[in-house]
Amino acid sequence: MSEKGISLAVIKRLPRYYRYLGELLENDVVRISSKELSERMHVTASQIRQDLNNFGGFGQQGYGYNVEYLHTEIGKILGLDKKYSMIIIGAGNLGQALANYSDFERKGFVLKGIFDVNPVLKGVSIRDTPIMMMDELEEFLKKNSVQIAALTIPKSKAPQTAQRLVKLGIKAIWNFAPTDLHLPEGVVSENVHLSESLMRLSYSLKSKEEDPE
Amino acid sequence: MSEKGISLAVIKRLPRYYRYLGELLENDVVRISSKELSERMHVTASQIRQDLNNFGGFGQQGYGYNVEYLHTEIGKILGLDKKYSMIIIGAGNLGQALANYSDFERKGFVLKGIFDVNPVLKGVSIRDTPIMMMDELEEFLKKNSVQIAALTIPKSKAPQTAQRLVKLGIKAIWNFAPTDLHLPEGVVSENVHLSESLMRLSYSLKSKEEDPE
DNA sequence: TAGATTGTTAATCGATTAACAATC
DNA sequence: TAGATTGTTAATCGATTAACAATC
Repeated sequence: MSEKGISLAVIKRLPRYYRYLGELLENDVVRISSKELSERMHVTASQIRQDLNNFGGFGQQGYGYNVEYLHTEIGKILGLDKKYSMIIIGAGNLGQALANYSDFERKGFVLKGIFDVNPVLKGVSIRDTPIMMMDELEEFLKKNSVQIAALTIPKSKAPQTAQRLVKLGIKAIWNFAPTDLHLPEGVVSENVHLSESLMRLSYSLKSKEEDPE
Repeated sequence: MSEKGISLAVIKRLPRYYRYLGELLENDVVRISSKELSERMHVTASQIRQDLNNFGGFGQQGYGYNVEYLHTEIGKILGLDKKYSMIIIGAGNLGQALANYSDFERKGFVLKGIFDVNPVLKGVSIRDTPIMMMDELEEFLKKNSVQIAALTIPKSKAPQTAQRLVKLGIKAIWNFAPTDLHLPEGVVSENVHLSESLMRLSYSLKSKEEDPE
């Protein structure tokens, strides 16, 4: 299943499809048509069919889509059928918040360790995952195969820490620091820039105030 | 300054421009051309000029853009010249993380209160902002003018809480619950769906593994 | 079979890039 | 003035929507 040249716009929508299908599944909905799903999600049915057909024909004419099957298949496309190991760098509030999301584990992201520089946190555990000191990182990653690192540290330390992680074999960085990381080929990243998100909210709010339609 | 019909794609890029210009400003860079900025940001110069000209001509032929001026102007477009009051609903790790970001205050988002249902947190303060109980919400919002609410509560309680907030006059919801809120006209929202972000990272990682180019 | 709905091609729409005249 | 770089129009590219034949 090698899907090449899928547009970023499509990829960005997949997790949302996955979420809606998961909810349908919880509500014991067995089948759904692109039309019905499009109404729930406020997108066009055409877009749903077009998006899905990038990856294969998951539906059946005259019937629609089997919810459970489609959910599983989108999961596979997103790599949720695999288990990935993850560490969190930075055990502040945000790092601890991530560590407490048991939902990630259910999607195949297994938390292996949390690292921080603050000696007060040494030995503390969050949901059975121990907080270690940053100087233990090299040893830990030599002993444990880890693919993903969540970076929840200050901006000033982010680039050098990212480099250090890449050197130790980390292949994916989930970056919460408000900066763009410059990573070598073969290492992927995804940014969560909260302050940019808040600014977009601010823009929308300001626009509504000025021109409430 | 009523900018109508600006495309969402442009809006999404504005905070990133703002961030880069802020960094240039910190480094005492006085002027920058679209070409130079485009190289730093890995976008086309054409796109930068096109984006900015949606809002007005901020540059000068033969010179480029004055960094400080452009930074200020984009700030105004995003509404960062105004002060907005914010509350946080949900004082878990994520809510506390947001409460600790002093950076938001500097952008004009003033934290007025934090609310939770857990009585253990009653009276606790985070950076001088008190945690109150959810049943105090009505009274608090009658006494205080608040525009923005950050929702860091479980998905199951998000829709009803959003409705409650809207009824109390909240105009913007920064939603961290993994669900889409259905809000009335005039109320805006911005989603931060961490698990969707992680799934996109997973997709990229999986793709790289299968086809490392 | 008839009805429904997909998969897919073609048409439209919008966003990005290129080009260049205007002008500092 | 000459050089640089914007603001803006025109060209290209890509993404979305519409339409419909295929088929369950």
